[in-house]
Amino acid sequence: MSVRHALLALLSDGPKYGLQLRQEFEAKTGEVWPLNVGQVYTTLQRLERDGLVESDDAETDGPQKGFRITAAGHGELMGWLRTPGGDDAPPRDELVIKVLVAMTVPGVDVAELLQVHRRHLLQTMQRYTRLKESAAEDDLGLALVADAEIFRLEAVVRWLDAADVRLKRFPPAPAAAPAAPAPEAERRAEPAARRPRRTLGVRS
Amino acid sequence: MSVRHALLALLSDGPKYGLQLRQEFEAKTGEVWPLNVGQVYTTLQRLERDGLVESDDAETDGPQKGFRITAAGHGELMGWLRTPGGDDAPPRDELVIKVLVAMTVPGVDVAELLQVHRRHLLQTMQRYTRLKESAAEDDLGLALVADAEIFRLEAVVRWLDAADVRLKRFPPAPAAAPAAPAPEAERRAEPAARRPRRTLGVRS
DNA sequence: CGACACATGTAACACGTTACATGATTTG
DNA sequence: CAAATCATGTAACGTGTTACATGTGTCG
Repeated sequence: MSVRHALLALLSDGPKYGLQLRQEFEAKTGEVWPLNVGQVYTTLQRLERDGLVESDDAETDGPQKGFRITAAGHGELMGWLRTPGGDDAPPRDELVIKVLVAMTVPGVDVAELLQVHRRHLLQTMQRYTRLKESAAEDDLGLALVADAEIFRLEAVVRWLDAADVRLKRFPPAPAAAPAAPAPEAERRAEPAARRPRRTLGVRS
Repeated sequence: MSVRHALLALLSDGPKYGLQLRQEFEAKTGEVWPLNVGQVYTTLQRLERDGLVESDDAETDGPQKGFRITAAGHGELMGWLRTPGGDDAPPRDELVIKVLVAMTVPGVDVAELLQVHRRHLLQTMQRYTRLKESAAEDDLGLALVADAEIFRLEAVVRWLDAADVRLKRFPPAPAAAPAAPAPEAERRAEPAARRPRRTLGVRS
């Protein structure tokens, strides 16, 4: 739900048309978080449908279609800016999921997986660091976005290291035991195959 | 693309059915990253269509529909685990977007916005810290997921503080100048209204 | 004119969420 | 039997991406 409100915010500065909105959005986040044009138009359609913006059929003489924010749109925007949202169900982090499930996949060296991804994260951080350094001194937006990505990646690296420590202290059930027929695997497959109509356990 | 591969990983351990997959996924990430059931079924349909899993019509006597990973599925899974993906276009952070656009919205006290959100982030971090402390000593998954969220939120707080410093050093164009007619605003509105058919600038 | 960039729009798809519908099985 | 739970599935919608189609304006 961030593009929707970002467009409202850009429109609160005066009427704009589609491509102009993308251009101004990317002027702030550009090389880091590009915005595809199609989404701008579909989002504008939904905004207009919801009465948060209006299309200025006049006011432009070219093929452009200007949009103006409405009072309702302004209210919605202010509410969004004021409200710290998104507590419940934060976005799933793909790398965390990967490590979690990798622990139970036979034949995967989790420690190596951690190191491979760690190296890659450091490389990406360097990319953003260079980007930030090469940016103009007065480009507030780019510096902020680059910082956001750098801080985020830094946190992921720290998480990887913490996970590494945890995994060394609690070595998860050794996945592949080539000679012995791994009793874990059998026990895991059982509930579905052997007792299919028993309950799975109460949820929440 | 994380649920898709997570299901593959869970299936690499033996045949499973829909609800069981959700249950095992949530056993690792549960209270932090819940997984809705509908998505499990639709994802399984896509996986089967793509030949990464097969449905065991036999092997269960109840209403359950077992799924088994295929060789192609195993290959896909291993590739996913090995490859550090997701460089280009990292997920947009809603709070960062909010701060970026808030800087140009008239009548918004950005410093206050930062503080309100900072307080809220700290509260959420405390929630996860308590969750982690209350977790069983042996629950690796929950500890890892809680850490992931805590580290991420910590990074966001640090970013907020850095943004605060930056904004104090470079006070962005004072949005609302009631008396003077703010030349910036006019210049911004111009390209659309006054020179509609000129180019917007070359992209990449 | 023809090539090119601007500008809008749509189609198709993946992913995610909420909600509802439908059986089957267990249990009071 | 009736209610509750397990289990599967579908519908509708929002969001995001890629790709294509269609005009329109400028410029060599």
